Amino acid sequence: MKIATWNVNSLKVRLPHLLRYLEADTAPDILLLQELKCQTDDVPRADIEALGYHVEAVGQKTYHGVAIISKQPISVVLRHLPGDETDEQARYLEADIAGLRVAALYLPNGNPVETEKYPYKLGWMARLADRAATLLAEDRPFLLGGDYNICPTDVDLYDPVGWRDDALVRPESRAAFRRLLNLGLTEAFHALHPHAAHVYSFWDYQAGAWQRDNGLRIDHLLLSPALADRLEACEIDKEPRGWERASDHTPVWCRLREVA
DNA sequence: ATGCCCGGAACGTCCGGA
Repeated sequence: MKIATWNVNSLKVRLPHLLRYLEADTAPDILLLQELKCQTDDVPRADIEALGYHVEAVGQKTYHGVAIISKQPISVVLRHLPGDETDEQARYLEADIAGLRVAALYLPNGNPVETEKYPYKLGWMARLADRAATLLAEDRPFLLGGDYNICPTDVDLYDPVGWRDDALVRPESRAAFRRLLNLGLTEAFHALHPHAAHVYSFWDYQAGAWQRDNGLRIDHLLLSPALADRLEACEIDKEPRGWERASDHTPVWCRLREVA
């Protein structure tokens, strides 16, 4: 079972890339998408279904939007992260697939930190921790994957000093991410590559960041204990970031051992 | 310095069809 996450930065613009990714013989069984930047009804589901995948999405006009694409049927559990009924941003989709609970999430960026955007980010992370605690208490195998907009440590970005005060790096942001892990979740890439440094999943469009490898590692796959026991591989696939008219993010994937 | 690039929305212009 291969599960991937990819912030496509506009599903409409990136549809050819998505189809190319899904057509490859290395295609994932489950793909979590972020930043659809389109309404739910405008998701090009027929193009995706034609490749043998199921699609579920929660979108909105212009901003955000997440989706789950799967070879096996998807049973949606939640279309919003619980804990704030006034939050209408399309950032969370949780579903059951083949006995597995999976969530696609697009965690708020949080910049600029002196605005209400930063407390919104931290509040969203607290709600995510509450949700993870609930899933852990239910003792079910689950994966929370997506664009976390968090560089967990200083080796996860090219210029820690320059970015010190950024919402992706600040101590409060990292502490909130650690609280999530400390509930008992395993960040897949770090678990299998504990000494990896300067391996990224995002490169800004500006200032030749991709060419200079000035990146950030902000896309993560978090596993429940039962799934962490099944983790056999996790990699960042840099290839799609090099394609023409690429997203600024590239896919991160993991492979889970099949259970007997 | 705070843009650099890119996307969408809105708008403007051009083009093809009627």
